[in-house]
Amino acid sequence: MLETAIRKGLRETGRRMTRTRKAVLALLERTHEPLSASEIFAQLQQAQVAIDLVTVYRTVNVLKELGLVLQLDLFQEGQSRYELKEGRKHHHHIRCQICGRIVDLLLCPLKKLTKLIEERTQFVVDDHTLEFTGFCPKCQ
Amino acid sequence: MLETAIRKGLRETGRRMTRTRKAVLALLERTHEPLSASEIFAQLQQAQVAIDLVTVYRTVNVLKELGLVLQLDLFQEGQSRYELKEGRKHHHHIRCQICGRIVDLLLCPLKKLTKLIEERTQFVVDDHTLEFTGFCPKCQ
DNA sequence: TTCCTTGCAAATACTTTGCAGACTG
DNA sequence: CAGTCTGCAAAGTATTTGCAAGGAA
Repeated sequence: MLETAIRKGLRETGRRMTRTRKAVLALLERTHEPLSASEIFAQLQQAQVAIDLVTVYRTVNVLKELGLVLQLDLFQEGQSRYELKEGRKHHHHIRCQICGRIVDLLLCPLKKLTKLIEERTQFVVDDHTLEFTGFCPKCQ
Repeated sequence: MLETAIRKGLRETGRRMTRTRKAVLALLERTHEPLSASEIFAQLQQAQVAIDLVTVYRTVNVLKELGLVLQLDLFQEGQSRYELKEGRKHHHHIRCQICGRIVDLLLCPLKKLTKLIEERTQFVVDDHTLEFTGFCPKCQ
């Protein structure tokens, strides 16, 4: 179960499992799109969970440090989104410019490209972003 | 010459060529890295050009509307960068996590991938970002 | 001389920080 | 009970907006 793995990570870094951390994790666990801090805040409020926006930010940052959550900066959105990493393969996203729906792309064509870039630029490549925007079937 | 093309675009949209627009364009023309608004502001101040940060933002937005400038949101930088589009091929970037240097990658492997994504998701793909981070030769 | 553009101040959006009281282990 | 975590207020950063004065055509 996810919570067990998390308690371990928290304990090892001198942290504690709390009501709010549980709530954020549970929300991310049952949600299938990456959520922004304000969306997490709003959804928890709807679910009658008392939590402050500041605490949401602090929580996602802790979870990111523990390697449990991924932070995404989608194309010209002006805010970050967070999704559970738990056992998921590296992947990318496409977002509809009209309705904002975000769909996972379960592919990444960049392994060969990364090697090519390292050869050409002499950089050591550490990470990459690849995000698409477009129009979803409903909004075309 | 670039300025001629720009005057045309400005005129056609009921706009005017001004001292500040010239200065921003000239700076982008002689700079080989994408610049943020505050960098444009700082460099113009150094060059004895009187300009407000607000005007920088308004100027890059106008140039973006005219299709003369590209706005980039590099990986977790928290600010936008702008570069002249003028006759340049579509390309991507890699940024050094230590010194911040940004290098152009004169390639884009995404034409085939775009088609595949359109088939799989039924989205119409409109645009994409692809940015790398890593460590440049000097900072390794 | 029209009306677009600028600078300044203020507003907005997202995120982080400081601090005292609340809670976990 | 020690030390972490939370909520509230406030600050910080990037960007946008309102408005009166200045400037281009």
